[in-house]
Amino acid sequence: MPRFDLPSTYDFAAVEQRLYRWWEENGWFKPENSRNPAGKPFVISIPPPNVTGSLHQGHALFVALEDLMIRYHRMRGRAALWVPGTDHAGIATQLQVERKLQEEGTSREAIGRERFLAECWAWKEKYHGRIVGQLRRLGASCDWDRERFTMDEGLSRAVTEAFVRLYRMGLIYQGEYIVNWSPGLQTAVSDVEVEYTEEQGTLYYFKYPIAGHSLDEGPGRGYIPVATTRPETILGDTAVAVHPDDERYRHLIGSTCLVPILNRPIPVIHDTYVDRAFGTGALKITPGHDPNDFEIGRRHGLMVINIMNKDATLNENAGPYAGLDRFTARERLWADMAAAGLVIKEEPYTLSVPRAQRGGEIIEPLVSRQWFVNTDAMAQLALAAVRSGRIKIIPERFTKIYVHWLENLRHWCISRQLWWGHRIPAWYGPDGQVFVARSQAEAAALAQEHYGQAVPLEQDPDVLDTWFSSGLWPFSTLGWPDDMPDLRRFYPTDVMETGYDILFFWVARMIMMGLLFTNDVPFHTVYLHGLVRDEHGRKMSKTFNNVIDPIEVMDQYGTDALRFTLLTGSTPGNDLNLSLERIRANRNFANKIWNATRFVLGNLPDDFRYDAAPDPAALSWPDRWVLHRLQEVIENVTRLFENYQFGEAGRQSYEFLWGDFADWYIEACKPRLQADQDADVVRQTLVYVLDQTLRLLHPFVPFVTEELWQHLPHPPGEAPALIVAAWPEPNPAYRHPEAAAVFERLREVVRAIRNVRTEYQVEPGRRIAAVIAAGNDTAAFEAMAPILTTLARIDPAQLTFGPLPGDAKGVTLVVGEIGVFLPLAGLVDLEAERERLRKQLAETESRMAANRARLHNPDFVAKAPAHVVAQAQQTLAELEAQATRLRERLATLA
RNA sequence: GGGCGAAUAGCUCAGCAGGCCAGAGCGCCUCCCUUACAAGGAGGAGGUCACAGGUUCGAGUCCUGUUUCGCCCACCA
Repeated sequence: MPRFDLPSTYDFAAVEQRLYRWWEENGWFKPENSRNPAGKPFVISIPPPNVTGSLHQGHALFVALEDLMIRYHRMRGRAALWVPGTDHAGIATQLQVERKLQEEGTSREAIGRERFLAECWAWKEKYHGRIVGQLRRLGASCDWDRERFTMDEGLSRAVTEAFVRLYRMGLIYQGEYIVNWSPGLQTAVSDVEVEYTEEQGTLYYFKYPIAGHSLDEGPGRGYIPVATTRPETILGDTAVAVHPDDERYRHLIGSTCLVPILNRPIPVIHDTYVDRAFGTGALKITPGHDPNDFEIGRRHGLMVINIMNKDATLNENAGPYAGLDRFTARERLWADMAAAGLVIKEEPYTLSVPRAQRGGEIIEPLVSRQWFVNTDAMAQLALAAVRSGRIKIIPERFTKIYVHWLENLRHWCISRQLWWGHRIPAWYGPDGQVFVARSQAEAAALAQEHYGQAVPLEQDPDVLDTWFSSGLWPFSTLGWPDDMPDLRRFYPTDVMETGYDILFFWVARMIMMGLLFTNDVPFHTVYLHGLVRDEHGRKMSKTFNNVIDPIEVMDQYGTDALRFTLLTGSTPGNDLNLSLERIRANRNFANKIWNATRFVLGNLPDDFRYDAAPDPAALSWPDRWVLHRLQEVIENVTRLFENYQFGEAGRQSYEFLWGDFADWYIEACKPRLQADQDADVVRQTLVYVLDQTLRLLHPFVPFVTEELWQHLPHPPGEAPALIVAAWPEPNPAYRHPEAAAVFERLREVVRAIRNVRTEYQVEPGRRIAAVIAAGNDTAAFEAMAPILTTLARIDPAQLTFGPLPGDAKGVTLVVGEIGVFLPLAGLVDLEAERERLRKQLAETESRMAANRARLHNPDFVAKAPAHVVAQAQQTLAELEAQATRLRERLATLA
């Protein structure tokens, strides 16, 4: 085995790339090479990153979490499979490519569909390589041989198959409906792609003239007062609605109004949808440009007038305003209405403006022909799966949000007027007849059957919503619709880990599509993480200049530091504030692991052979203590992993490695090794505990742990690498609660002595004398004398065990029933010493009183669990012993 | 308008089996380059766990209400 040849600081840059390549070359990311290849699988489908940009902290977080789960289950012996891949990200990618074309002085329209798609593929090739490289950099242990892309051949086939099946089930239909139109993107978008922002706007009040009357006759006779936030839509009005019970207007129901400027006659109708208290209590109805009005229009059989072109300029239906942009038209029309005496007033008004999730342009609701998925039945399936517990959402509170969304789900608009994406598999005959088919040939055959002869067909120009293909991801990546071995073996997957922000976009749709197409849930657990923000909780953005680039962080502090920070800083479903300070602190943690290992390795003789775990019969107090603590940590960490409380699992491992193993166990080993006192057991325990701890830490900080584990000696037959080594199991033989308690008391005594040394400003190097009255622990403390003298800097020649001297000048420390006397002659002021002891006594007595009160309470004794009562009794006894000692000492000093 | 989350040390946060004196990192104070580590070690200061009630033998933890901040959903022109 290599010995003590490690540099004194951990150089992650020299390790990470080499280890990653080594793991991958050995095939350890593949489920076929797990310790138990035929065993139960554990599967995660990666949330496929877009091929548009580069890595951000959101990616880093999901990789850290998913790799953590994969590595944990791999070590636990599951056939772990993490399926990687990337998403074509329709709109996002198309926008990027268009921007690039614009910079080159050309455009999508100028180069045409074919060339544009070639540009998109070139873009994809470039950015795919980059993003995948970055995922590797994060240590993602995915099976790259199974990598997929949403537009690769197989997945495209899956998309077509899904579309055709849905269509033939009658769940996909084409229709003229009001949709969210993005004039900038020139496409329809679905409801979830619209974001509403509060903005300052204006509420415009005006007069709707009544046919056959004069405006002078006033409200309710000459005109109906109406308020709107979008005056230009007046040009598309096809009715004015009032509430049927509204005394102000009910007599007007059935009469006719005239659209301002255009003078087009429209009816006055009644509908209970109208809120009498809002605005003027009368509502203009524009079925062509408002979703609510569209519904009302349907109820009343109103005409739909479309006044807008696809680029948000007004069309010929807008009369004199045709050709104007929507906002220009708004101003013109309003000015003209003012001139015509139709304007009442303008009021400032806060409105909620619909904007495109991509691009941020104001969405115009307008009527157009689109493809929709009828999600009614699928939503019921998806609801049942979660309600029944077949799918569990973590944290649980998102269940309610999920349920509410599905219960109110409207049909899903899936067609996009883009070029980059899956082309809709629908072809049109010369008369517009539609043929949905898996291929042009199949469509041609259908058409021939329909028309009785071969006819030219034209494919639908639209592509599918990018989330349509994402919805198939967990099974399409495993080979669906074919009956592939991977699909049989690895589906359903286990955990879907992703951000809560795409619960609706993606998770709900995967569940719906999965249940419909595979008759099974796509995964049994949904783990939702939050957003990564800056250290003060602000969103990371270039304008704030607060973006923490994961690549730069990894360059500076290493991958492990970043991963550990993300993992211990996050709790399920909650946002996480990331700070460089914390990453730096965790870089130091990696270094701590490194140096603790250096110490262990440096103390192993060249001929050291590590055959098995240390013999429980040969252990001394510190060994029993550290092994006992290790058992607790193994149990806690494992339990926390199973409960998805990864952050706490990481923190406990950290605390153990640093606070217990390094700070106390290693320090306690030094004098024993130096004195060659049970050195064999010490070495074995050091190696064993370190080995076990590296295993616990590996899912969090895979690189430094693997590197060090390779340097540790192992028994014959051990796994070739930590990544495929076994997860620790608690060993009852190492349970030593009593022995552990003895060492804990020794720690307290050492701390008390160190404390008083600082308080009295004893020079750090000076060895002092001490008398220790250790009661029942005397034998143990005598055995640990070298540890005590080293850690507390006591002169071994001047350490005695026995009763405290009656009247000597010095400091007395009382730790439970243990007393320590330090003859710090010349340093101690007698009065100050009395004061210190009195203060401690007062504190002790007050705690005694609290404990007595509890124990005297019959309800407590009767109802509290036995171990809690026993604990209270023991605490009280210790406090009493402490108080007795304190009083004795005070009496001596009096 | 509905729903959800957060409120704990100067800052950022843990504390999700209700049970010893409430923890961490960073920052701050004192001291130390002791042969694993100064990216370190030792000691220390600092908290009415937002507020008010309630349940319980016992509440930072469970329940109700209030306040402040944040988020999500919703068709009020």
